[in-house]
Amino acid sequence: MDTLDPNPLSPGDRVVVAMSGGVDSSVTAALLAEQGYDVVGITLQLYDHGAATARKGACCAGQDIYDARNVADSLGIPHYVLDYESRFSDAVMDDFADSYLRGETPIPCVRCNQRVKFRDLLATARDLGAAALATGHYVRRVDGPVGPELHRAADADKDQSYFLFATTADQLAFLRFPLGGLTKPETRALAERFALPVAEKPESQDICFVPTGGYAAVVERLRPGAVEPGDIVHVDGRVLGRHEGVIRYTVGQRRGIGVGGGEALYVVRLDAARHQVVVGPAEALARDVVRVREVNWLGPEEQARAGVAVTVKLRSAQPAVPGVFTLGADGAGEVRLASPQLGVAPGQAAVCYQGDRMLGGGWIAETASSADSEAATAAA
RNA sequence: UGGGGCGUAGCCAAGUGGUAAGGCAGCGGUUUUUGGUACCGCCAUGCGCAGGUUCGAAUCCUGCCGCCCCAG
Repeated sequence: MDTLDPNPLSPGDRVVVAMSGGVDSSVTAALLAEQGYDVVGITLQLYDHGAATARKGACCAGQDIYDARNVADSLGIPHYVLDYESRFSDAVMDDFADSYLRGETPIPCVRCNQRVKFRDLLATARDLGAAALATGHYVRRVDGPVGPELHRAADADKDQSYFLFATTADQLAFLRFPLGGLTKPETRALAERFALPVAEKPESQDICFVPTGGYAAVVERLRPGAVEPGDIVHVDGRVLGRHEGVIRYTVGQRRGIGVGGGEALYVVRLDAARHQVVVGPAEALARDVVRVREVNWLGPEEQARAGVAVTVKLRSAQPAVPGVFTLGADGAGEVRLASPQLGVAPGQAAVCYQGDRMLGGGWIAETASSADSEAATAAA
């Protein structure tokens, strides 16, 4: 098969595997070792190894580091633990806290991939003389006419391409995702076959550095005194109640508003400056214009500048919906959705696809409704 | 203290003799490498209080309490 892969691998090449201590990255390492690569396992220590150590379903601290070490030992590969606490704190946790304080809803997992795993860890892998960095993400790296493309995983239920939207072409060239063609049950079966000590380990979920009990406490710890209570205000202007901080809410949220009696209310907007949580009926959430920033685009740039028909994922666990993406200046972009969507939250990602190919995306900066702007124009 | 109306879960509310709908809120769960959504489950031995009638009362009767409205 003719490939324009700028970075083809040959057996014997050194490959660094980012090992979190979970099943997926463990199987990744096992597969590559079996295929004859010179596998080096690296586990990042990302946050405190005290309180969170025993927590199930976390990664990158405490028990998970030992798990990764055990897997590496069982595979007979070298394994290093790198202390990335400081850069993780700066690049992910600070961003997480500040984003919430701005009234946004961050995705720390994307920041971690973007700013830690695919930047610092990738650089470290290069320093170690590796030909590639492999992770256990469920995405496919597919050779295209002008280089590697990022595609959705074969297992649609496990697809993680949304979380990798910020992966650059350079990074992608160096990356490998051996699990992209597998289903989760197949991965589990491989873990059994390799007799990995983590074969029965449960899925990780939630934010890794947030202990059971809630992310709000983490924000308050990181930014003492910054969280202020305020009013819960209806879009029609009525003040309905009080809240303990905008950081506890996200656009589209229904539960936890604590205001009953009438119709179901959702968080429509967060006004960080006024410390207001603005709520309204589901209809008030409809948005068909999504403006993004910090766009990463892997597809043809000219096409994006002209406006390209895509499907867009506005949340990780919801299907992509049709729209047109237009790349603007300074990393800005705009998505025009074919039909309005509910609960599009600033701080989340808008990720564009054509079929299974992930073309790129950006961070949602603001949203609008074309119906409203037309009404405003008409009124003006 | 003349007339009228109303009092059912935290809120709204159906139910006018047959053994307490529904919605909102809340709680729990499922789903999910973010947050949220969605979905599922739970949520009044009791209908302002006290008596009475009846086989049976939130529903009928009496009294009391509390609100509201009109008129004074």
